[in-house]
Formats: sequence, structure tokens, C-alpha cells
Amino acid sequence: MSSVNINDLAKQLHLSKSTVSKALRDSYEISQETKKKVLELAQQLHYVPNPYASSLRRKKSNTIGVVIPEVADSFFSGAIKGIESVAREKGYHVLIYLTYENYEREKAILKDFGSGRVDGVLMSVSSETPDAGDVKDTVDKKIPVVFFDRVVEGMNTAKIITNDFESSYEATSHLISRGCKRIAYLSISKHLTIINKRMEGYQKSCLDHNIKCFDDDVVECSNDNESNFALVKGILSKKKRPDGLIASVEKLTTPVYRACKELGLSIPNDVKVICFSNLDTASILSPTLTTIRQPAFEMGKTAATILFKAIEKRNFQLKKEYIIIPSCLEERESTS
Amino acid sequence: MSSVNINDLAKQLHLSKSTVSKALRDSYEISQETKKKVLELAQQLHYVPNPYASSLRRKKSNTIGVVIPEVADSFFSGAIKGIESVAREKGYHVLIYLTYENYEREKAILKDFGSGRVDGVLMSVSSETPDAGDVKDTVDKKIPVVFFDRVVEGMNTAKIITNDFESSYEATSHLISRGCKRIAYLSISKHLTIINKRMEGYQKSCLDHNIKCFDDDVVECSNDNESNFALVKGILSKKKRPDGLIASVEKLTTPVYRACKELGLSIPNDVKVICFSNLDTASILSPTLTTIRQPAFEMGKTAATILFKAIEKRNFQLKKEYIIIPSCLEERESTS
DNA sequence: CTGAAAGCGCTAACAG
DNA sequence: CTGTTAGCGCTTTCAG
Repeated sequence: MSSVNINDLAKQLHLSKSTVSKALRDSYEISQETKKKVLELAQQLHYVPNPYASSLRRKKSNTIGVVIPEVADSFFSGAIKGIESVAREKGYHVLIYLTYENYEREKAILKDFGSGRVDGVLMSVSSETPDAGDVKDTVDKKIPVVFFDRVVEGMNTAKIITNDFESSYEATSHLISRGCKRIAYLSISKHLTIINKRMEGYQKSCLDHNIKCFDDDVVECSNDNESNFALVKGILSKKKRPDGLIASVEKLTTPVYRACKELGLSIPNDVKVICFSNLDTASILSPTLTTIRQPAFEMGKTAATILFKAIEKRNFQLKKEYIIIPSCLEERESTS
Repeated sequence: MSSVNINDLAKQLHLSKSTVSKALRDSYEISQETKKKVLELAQQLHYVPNPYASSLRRKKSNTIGVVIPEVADSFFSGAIKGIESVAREKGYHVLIYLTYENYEREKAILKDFGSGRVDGVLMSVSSETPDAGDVKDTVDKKIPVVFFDRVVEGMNTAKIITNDFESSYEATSHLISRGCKRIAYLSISKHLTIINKRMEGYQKSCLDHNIKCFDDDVVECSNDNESNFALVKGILSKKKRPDGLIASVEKLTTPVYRACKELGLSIPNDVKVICFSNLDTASILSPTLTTIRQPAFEMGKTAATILFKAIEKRNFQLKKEYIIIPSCLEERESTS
């Protein structure tokens, strides 16, 4: 812990704690002279105020919590960058929590936030999180929570999302326009509204274009690469195998490509593939991958900006609102 | 902030604060009965102790700081996972700070850590960080710092690294064994010891195999994708262009592939490429990419484990030591 | 413009 | 086994 504190400064300067405190915070009550002396000594002694003492007194932590399922995903890492950029600007600190899609962990983290550890929360829920329940309880409490990307429906707060339905509709239509007759949708959870929205977009587009969706064309993948690989292989080995594939999350890309390779299926000749992904390497895959790219950085940044609005205004109530930042379809060889 | 505090509990139970406090921490001094009552009420009222009050009193934050240049890099995201896994186990919280290779930011963050905000620091330095100076000052202070991957030489603390020299030597030898006669090394900073170690491994291997390294075969890339792209194109457009390329960091992969594509150069026929990278998609690139894969998760985990050892032992002294976790060469088409 | 005093919520020493 | 007391380092009235 810091060795030099405000008392040390006060003593050395023959001033009172409170004067020093005010000087450090550049209060109008303090003379220029005094301020200067205080600042100089503080610098000289490498004084840094104890944030926890200050938090305790002011009931403000200057810290936000970020709760996400995963970091090794270019959407989330992009969002973190967006969040961090505004947190830094505001002088806030960022606590990060990974849930690994585990609802119990998520609950534990949220419970801890009841302690005043953070002034606000940015959250993208796990795939196991039900729409109601504990999360709702926490959010309805005194601490502002803003959701981004993976939101929970029916919560009275702001949610930053992308146009999941529309972009998925567009992706599906794109596949169809390229000649696909049977398209499979690789889901990852029934709970996640974004994944369901994407699924609905897919289904609607199929319907609109008179393409049949069979029940087993929607496949729920897991969190494990190997079993997803096996799963995808299964789908592509069926008699009436799909000629189009929509992967609802980035991490499904590798299993899909590997499965095709192993089965000797050519992308895009045998199967066309499109993926919800922000991978920088999409453009150098073999073949290059058509993606729906989400505005990760912007979503993180927007979510943080709104959160800080709520934090800074006293008595600010986060309205139930949706902010939609559109994704964009980037066409490449995998659907050509 | 939390509304119910330890006083509320004490009053409702007709006990003293200290009894309640001890009961909550499961002290041997307290009777089972009392503990049970306390725990029950705490649960019922959703009591969560204020961490900052506790920190203030105990001079312990139960928080560590992680300072890294970047999240959107599979090495760092992997390392974060390793770090987070042990922090969670220890009941610690993780503050994350991104420096974006900016030394000034790094200094500011380190200075803030003088406040007692964190009990320890895990750090991978920016590419601008000089070997001596402010970082050294902070580290020599009272708070334990463990470096991982991007370390600073000559600091009296633990450093978790991978075998940069050897793996780079191996990579270079691999290229040579595949017939490369002229190999370029794409660097990213003269300051970073890991990058220099890798360079030395490259140079030594060239020397040992009687391959000439010209001065302009070592190319310092920047932090910007587009200018790196231009730079790589430049190298590959030279009269005597290299037939082998070693990219010292992951983010150089895309520029390299794009440059080859644009110049109509075939990987691996015209140029063989090997990259220090943890990209999951290496195996599905076009062509698949030979990589040197660093043990990101393990390095993060090890660094955190050592840090906690220092934090938990009173009178810790982190010895100056290097822990080396080897990388591994994963051979794929780009060098075939 | 400066200072004295109270207290944020918790823990730890010390009594009982 | 339980309670009293005294702070941790800071900010904030309120008085001068």
C-alpha cells in the first residue's frame, strides 16, 4: 500500500488535512499559493490518494464492471477496446469478469456487485442466462446496468444491439441468391435472444424465398470445439446435406472449415458458408470467408457512454431502450 | 452502493458489529448458533460486505492489475484467461488496463498503482518501454510485479517467458530446410526483448546455415495494419526479394497474406511464411499457416500463480527469475 | 481562505 | 464466546 498519505502532506506543509484535500482537488476555496505548494510536495513524495478511502467516503468507486462470456473472441475484444477507451477518458477503472457461459458464475458476480464495488455494469449475458430471474433482480436494484450484444429481454434498461434479425435475413437471402436450396443454421443456445433473432431472420428469409427449413436444419452447437466439429461433420454427412451454412458465432468458423476439409467438400462449390464474425483473418482464409461483421468497438463504446451518463447524473434512470448499430455483410469467396 | 451494512445486521440481531464481522468470516471465536443466525440474516437481506471499507482497514485490495498492450490478440486474450482462472480461484478481482503500446499510458497506470489500488501487477510491457526508468522505479517499490511475455530486462522480479530465441532459431532453420535462401524478419520494435530474442534466433540460425542476413532483411513494422501492408509489399517487390518471411507477431499475418495476394506471389512457392501466432484460424487460412504457438494460457496462469505466492506471503521477495514455457512449431502449408 | 471534527463500513486488538 | 474501542485515509460540513 501507499506509504505517504494526506496526513504526511499536511504535516510537512503545516496545513490541515482538509486544506490539502481541497487543494489536491483544485477547490476554489484554496489560494493559488497553497495549491502550488501542495501539488509540488505531492509530486515530490509520489503521493497518490488511496482510492478506497475515497470510495468509502464518497460512496463512489470510479470503477465499472464488465461481464462477458469470453475474451478470445474478436467481438468481445473489440467491445472491450471500445469500453476501455471511454472508461479511460472518464478516469474510470475497469474490472473484468469472464463467465464462460456459466450462469452460476454470472449470478455470483452480480451478487458481489451489490457491495458497491462498481458504479455501473456493462454486460453481455451467458448463453445459459434465462430471461427472467436473478439478473433481473440485480438490474432492478440501485446500480445501473447496460447490456450490449447479448441482452436480456424485458429488462428496464438500455441495450446496445446490432440488427441481428435483418442482417441474418440478408445473409440468408444472400445464400439463396447464390443458389442455395437448403440452408442450415448453426445455433449456440436457445436462451440467447441475439441467436434467436438471427435464427428468425434466417427462417423468415427462407420462408419468403420458398425454401423449406426442416427441424434439423437448426443445429444447437456447444461450447466445445471438438464436439462442434463432430456435429458439423454429422450435418454435412447426411443424405440430404445442406448446401448453405450460417454460423451464428465466430468460434464455429474453424469447425465448419475443418469439417468440410475432412469430408472433401468444397466451399463454396458444395457448401456455401457465411459467419457472424469479426475475424480480421476472414479475408485470408481458404477460401476467404463471407462474414457479417458486427460493430464491436462502437457497441462497446456506445454502451459505456450510456452507462456513464447514468452514473454521472444523479437520479438518472436508464430507460428501457434499444440502440441498434447495424452490422454489415462482407461478401467473399465462401459464398461466391 | 449497498444499502444494508454490518451495523444493520448487528442491530437486528442484537449483537455487536465485531461479532457479526467475525461470524461472517467464520471465525473460531464464534458459536455455531450465532454464526448460523448471522449468515441467515445476511442472506435474507442480501448483505454483501463493502469491499472498500474492508480494503481500507486491512490494507489489502484483493485486486490485481493486468497491464497489456492490447486485447485483440490471441496471445493476450489467452493469457487473460489464464490469469482470470487463478484470480477467480483465489477470490481476487482483475482490473485491466490497455496501453496500446504507449509508454506514457503505462507510466500513468503504474503511478496510480502506488495508491494501493491493487495488491499486485501482471504486466506485458509496451513496445516503447525502455529497459530502465520509471517502470523499474515502480517495480522496485513495495508492490509485487510479475512480467509475462514482454518483459523488461534487469528487473528484480519474476518473468514468465517462452523460449523466444530457440523457437525462432527453429523456425528459421525450418525455413532454410525447406529451401529458403533469403529470409526477412518482420520486427515490431527495437525495445522489446522478446522481439529481439526472436531476431537473434533468426540471425544465429542464418549464420549457422551460411545464409546471409542483409541489414534490410530486418524490417521494423508499425502498429498500423495499412502501413504494415505497404511495408511488406515493399519488401516483396524488391529485386532480390526474400523467399522466406518470419512475422514476429500475430497481427502481421494479415498484411503478409494480403501483400502476397496482391503481388501475385504464391505462398509457399514464391515465399514461405511462418508466424508467431496463436490464431485458432491458422489451420484454415489460405494456405494454412505454419506458426510458432506460444503457451498463452499457461503463461498467464503461471504468472498469476507466482504473483499470488508473493502476495500471500508476507515479506515476499520476488526473486529475479525466468520461467520459460516453451512454444511449439506447428508446421503447415505455408512452409511446405 | 483555512481548520476541526465527524464519519464512510469494516476489522482487529483487547477486555470481559 | 461476545463486546468495546480505535482507527484505515479520505471528504465534507461547518466554524472561524
